[in-house]
Parts: sequence; structure tokens; C-alpha cells
Amino acid sequence: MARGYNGLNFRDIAAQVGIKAPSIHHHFATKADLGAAVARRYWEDTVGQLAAIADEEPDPIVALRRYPEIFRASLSNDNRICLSSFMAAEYDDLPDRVKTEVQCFADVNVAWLGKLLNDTRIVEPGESESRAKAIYAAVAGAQLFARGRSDIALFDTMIASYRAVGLLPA
Amino acid sequence: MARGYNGLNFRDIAAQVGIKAPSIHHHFATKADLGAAVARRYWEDTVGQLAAIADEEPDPIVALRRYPEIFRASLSNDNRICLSSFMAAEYDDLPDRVKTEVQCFADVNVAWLGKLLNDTRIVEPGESESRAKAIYAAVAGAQLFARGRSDIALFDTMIASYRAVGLLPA
DNA sequence: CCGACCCGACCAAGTGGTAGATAGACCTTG
DNA sequence: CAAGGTCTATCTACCACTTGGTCGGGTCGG
Repeated sequence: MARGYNGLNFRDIAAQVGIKAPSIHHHFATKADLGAAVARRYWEDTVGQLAAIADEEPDPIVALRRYPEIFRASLSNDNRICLSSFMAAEYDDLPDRVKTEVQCFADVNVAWLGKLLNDTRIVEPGESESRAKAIYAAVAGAQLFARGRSDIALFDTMIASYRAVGLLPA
Repeated sequence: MARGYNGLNFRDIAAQVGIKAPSIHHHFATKADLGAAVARRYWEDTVGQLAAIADEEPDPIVALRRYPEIFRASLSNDNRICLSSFMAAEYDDLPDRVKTEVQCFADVNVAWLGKLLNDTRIVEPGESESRAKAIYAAVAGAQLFARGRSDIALFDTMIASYRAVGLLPA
């Protein structure tokens, strides 16, 4: 999933799994199904990671501070980017099912952030939602930029700036 | 350029220009050339827009405040995204020439922001560069997110949050 | 005449997807 | 227990279509 939906082709996947291309259709009838399944699994994994952080850190501020970890991990792992970002360019011709699954990724991120922001009092209760969206967008944008340069240090620098201005807890 | 580099195909472009596909090769030998040319023109246009803002606004703080305008305009105009974002998913298999041109887009944005941040004193002199990168990434991320929902109001909301925390001048 | 521009015809490669056959696991039944 | 049937997963072979790109020839202004 590092090369976009268009870059996703049955032959390569089959080869990677040690199978022939047409056999895939036995598990996923169409490419849209396959894409949606991949996307779904991706955001489900993310839900797990977010839950783990919230579990390990009873203090919501500490948990929030660890949020960028997830996006940083993608970069470390083969310079990957998150679902929403990769969807961007191909958004127009993405099958609807895939689109909704990808949007779920953003939704679960914003929901997690929003809840923690509400638990802390660092933001007015009515603004935790929009603040969550802003954080998500900023961190995803930083990941995007850093990936374009294959430079994780760049990512860290931008996250540091977000903390400096108070977008993220310091 | 709304559907990524892969979505860029000779037949469609030819039709749009009122020409047949093979004729394009007379102007751009290869697809990489075409892509690089499009990318180059895109960031050159952006340079012009940034210069216009800086020209119209003698106060650098006011100019900085107007920065998101450019990304907002792309969204209004057929829900488009900026070059760097669209490059994201396809980054791995993008021809080198295209890659460098696309990176130029980010570079000119960061340069413009950095200069204005230096002119104002709202940030320590040594940090204007990293702050510029953070602003660029955040605004691009907001554009990306908003485009995924085809919701310009969402973009405005996130920009407002950036201003609220002081990432962007209020 | 020449060079810039454009065309129709074509090509090799790659795409998602289909059809039909095969092999084995498992379950039912005489 | 053996025989048969069914289901699942895989295969080979193929298809229609799209892609970037080539080739040779036409057309037209300088």
C-alpha cells in the first residue's frame, strides 16, 4: 500500500503471497473489494495502536504527546504514508467502498484525539473536535512532507514546532 | 493534474487540447518530460501568487495571514490539491525529474514563509525555517483532509485552529 | 525544399477479470 | 471402512482494454 491504489496490482500481490494472480479473485471478487479490505484492516490496526497508547498512559496529556509516534512509525517502516494521504491524488477515481474505508482512518484518529482533548482541559469543550482535526491534519501533513524527502528528522522538526506553539501538548 | 501522475494519460490530455495523442510527443518526448513541465509550471505559478500577496501587503504579518488563500483556492477550483500532496502516494515510482520539480513547490512555499517569518519578529530568528516548514505541512495537510471530504468549510475550521494556537498569525 | 506540426495505424506491455480444469480436504452415506 | 460428492483453493490459458510510445506519411508556412 506504499504506492497508491493504482499501484496496487494483482500480479505483484500474488507474487508476494506466493500465489498466481487469478487466485486472488477467490478471496476478493474485485479490486475494489481488495482495496477496501486493505484499507479496513489498516484503520483497524490504527485503532489498536491508539487504544494501546491510551491504555499505557493514564494521563491524557502524555497520551496526546505520544500521538505522532504512529505516523513516525510509518515513516520508519519503509518510508510509508498513512491511508488518507495516499488516497489524496487518486481520490476522484477511487471506488466508493474504498473511499469510505479510507475516511474511517481519519475518523478514528479524530475521534481518539477529540476524546483525549476533552478529558484534558487544555481546550474549550466546544472546540475539542475542531482542534482534533487540526492536529490530525498537521501531523499527517508533516508525515507527507517528510516522506517526500525521505527525512524522518524533518518530521521530528515539524512536530517540535507544533509543540512549541501549543498545537500539541509540550 | 487532479488525479495524480498515473492518472495523467496522453489520450485524455490530447482530447482536452484538441489534438491526437501521438502529437504530444512532438512537444514532450516522454511522459516524464510532460510531468516535469506541468510540475514546473505549477510551482512557477505559485511563486507568482506568493509574490503578489507579498506585494499587496506591506505588513508581513498580514501577508502571512493570507497564506492559506492559495491552498483554499485549489479546493474551490474543482477540489484540487497541491503538487506535493498528490505526489505522495506515487512518490516511489515517480521519475526523478518530476520528483525534483514537485519538491520545488514545497521549497518555494517554505522559502516565502521563512522570509516573512524572519521579517516579523513573531519567531526566534533561528527557528523561522522550521516554523515555515511546520506551517506549510499543516496547511497542506488541512487541504488534503478537506479535499477528502469535499468540504471547504472543514479547511477553514482547521486554519482557524492554527490561528487560535498561534501557528499562523491571528 | 524544409522543418514544425499533426495524423492514422500500429505495437509491446501491463491492467483487471473470466472460464474451465485440477488437486486435496472434509463430510456424508451405503 | 470405502466410495462418492461437495467445497475450497489453486492453476493455466485467455480476453478486452488501456497505457506510453513508434513509424511513416501528410500538410502547410517560410
